[in-house]
Amino acid sequence: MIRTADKHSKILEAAIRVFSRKGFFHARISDIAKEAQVADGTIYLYFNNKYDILISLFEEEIGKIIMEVKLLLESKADDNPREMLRIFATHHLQMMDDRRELAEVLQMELRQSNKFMREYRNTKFSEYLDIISGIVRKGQELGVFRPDVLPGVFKRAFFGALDETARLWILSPDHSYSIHETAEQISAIFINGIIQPAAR
Amino acid sequence: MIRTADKHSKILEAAIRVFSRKGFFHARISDIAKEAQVADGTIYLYFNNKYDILISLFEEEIGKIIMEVKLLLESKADDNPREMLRIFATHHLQMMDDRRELAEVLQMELRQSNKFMREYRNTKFSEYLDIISGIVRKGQELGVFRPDVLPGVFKRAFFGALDETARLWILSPDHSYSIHETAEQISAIFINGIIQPAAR
DNA sequence: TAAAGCTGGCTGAATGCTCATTCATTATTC
DNA sequence: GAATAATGAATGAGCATTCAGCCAGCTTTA
Repeated sequence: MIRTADKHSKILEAAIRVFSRKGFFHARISDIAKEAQVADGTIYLYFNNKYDILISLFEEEIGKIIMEVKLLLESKADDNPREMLRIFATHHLQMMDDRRELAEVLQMELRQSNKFMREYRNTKFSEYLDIISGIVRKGQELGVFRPDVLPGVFKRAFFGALDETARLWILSPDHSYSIHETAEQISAIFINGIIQPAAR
Repeated sequence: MIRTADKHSKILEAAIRVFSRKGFFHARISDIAKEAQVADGTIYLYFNNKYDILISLFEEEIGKIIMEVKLLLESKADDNPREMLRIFATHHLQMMDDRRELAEVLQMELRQSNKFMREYRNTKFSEYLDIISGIVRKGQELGVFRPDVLPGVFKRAFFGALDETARLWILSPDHSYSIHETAEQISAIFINGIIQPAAR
């Protein structure tokens, strides 16, 4: 052992790579151990079981993403809800493209997680979605977004649109459209869809 | 043996229930067999293996959905692309709500399928998405939709929005919004987003 | 008419493989 | 020389898949 080098995150990073390659169910603990250059048993010193690795991974990574995008929104969008949607879209797609392996894991496993881990409520993910509904509410207060759009519906529609688009890239990584072009398209559709006609 | 009663579809229907309850990986062949009132071995007379059940299920069920929605579009939307989007959205959500168990399976497993069944290309699903891009192209030809919207991006965004919304219902079946209200909201956002300003 | 033989669908217990998890042992650190 | 951290072989549970045999109904034979 040369260095202790934070095994916890070393294992999580290895897990992202392995889960993205094989999917959660086909990934063996021994695969993750090998990838993290650690013994099989060591993993159990840091995590309770295989699911716990996946959940920790969600919490930590989505947590980071939330931080990033909140910072970006505060620093660049000075209270302009249209701009905020555009920034959110661009950041989401950019992140999915930069971190392909993480994106695959989130794409594939996030949906399942509620299924087989009944007790796990995925609060970080809800928090991520709530950034969108927050933007909508702000836009409605400022009178630039139509008041009849339900923020709770909009947040899912907007996230779903981005997520499904990102899925295309993951499945066939040679995108025909650029990130900015796509983020632009999607936010344009939604902004035109939600904007107050008077404000146009 | 009283009746031969089409074991193939009896097994598929059982599989939908079991997969929706436990997820593909946790579902045992013996669970499906019991649910279908059939011996474990019988399943292998109709399907090659566990994956084959899932793939057959996708193909057949998505095939039915495609048929339904195409019929509906032909009979009710007489060449009005705005109306077509509204019909597609309503039909999709209605179907996900009527067939909760199927919806769960599609939601949870469709994403994964490309992962662990590398060879399976999921052509039926593409066909379903292409209905949307077809509507967009038609709208652009007729001059009611903006020509700068990319149909290939729009189809994913629209589907993604519907799919993510449906997911909410699956996770917490006591919807706060009605199907029609939601379908209305989503298609309104997208129609406003894609419509040619002149045509407004 | 009845017994005997066939046939193809169906059965479900047995097989064999794949791991997640454990824990006695070993290495490292202070 | 404790105490702490890490190791990895052994355990045992879980389950997809197989296949030898069963059975219902039909055909042939006497």
